[in-house]
Amino acid sequence: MAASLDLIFSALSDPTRRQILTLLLEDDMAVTDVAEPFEMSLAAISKHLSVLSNAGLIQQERRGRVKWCKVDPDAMQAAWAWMQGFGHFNPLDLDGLEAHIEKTLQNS
Amino acid sequence: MAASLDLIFSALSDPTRRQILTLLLEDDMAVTDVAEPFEMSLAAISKHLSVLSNAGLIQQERRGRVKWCKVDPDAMQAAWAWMQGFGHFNPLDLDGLEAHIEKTLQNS
DNA sequence: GCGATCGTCAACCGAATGGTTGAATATCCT
DNA sequence: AGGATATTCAACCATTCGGTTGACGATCGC
Repeated sequence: MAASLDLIFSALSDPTRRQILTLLLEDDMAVTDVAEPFEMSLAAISKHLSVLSNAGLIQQERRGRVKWCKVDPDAMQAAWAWMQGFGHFNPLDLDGLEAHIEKTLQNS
Repeated sequence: MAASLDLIFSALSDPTRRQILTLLLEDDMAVTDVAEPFEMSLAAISKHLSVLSNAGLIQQERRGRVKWCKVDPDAMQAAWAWMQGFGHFNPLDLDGLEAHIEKTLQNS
């Protein structure tokens, strides 16, 4: 379900939601567990999760009284594809970056 | 100047601003020319442009009474790099490409 | 100098956003 | 059955957002 770019970018614009996504990247989690590291109410996190779900960035599946959340990279890919039109972005190459910095420092 | 992901994603979440970016991708333009295709006031476009500029997505340079705007892909790369952590997105993905083309046509 | 053009500023407006709290619903456990 | 746990709902609040309009300061061309 490819949600609109409006919803995707808007969902990604909030730091709490981006942090939730990185959390979920490591492991699927229940709502309560997602909320644990944050200093805000459970209801607030629940809202953030439904924003993410609405944007297609996560999928939620209820098993019993627990609702499991997992990242769905498809929506992110849609946004990523849109951005591709603005340039050929190279994947982060930390080794290359380090080498470049070192070389730059040597030459200065 | 890499602006925060908050500002970048937030700027990209508005369809008018994304449309402005695709406009500027084809050619650098003055504020009035950017505003021409839109059915909203010049002041509104001026605000959108300053949001984009604030996010680092465009650069503006004043020459005389005309302010020229051009895309700056660096900020987009920052957002792109963040997303990169969520999967190895394939640039040859046809669905994404098709979506991008469709969007571009819609916005022109 | 004067009128036209370019762009921003300031004040305002309605709607959306991000948060709170307290009650409600549904499920699990014993 | 009854109590604890998981999650959402509903109402509310302050702030931000996207838009308008009208006035304003610069700058250009004649």
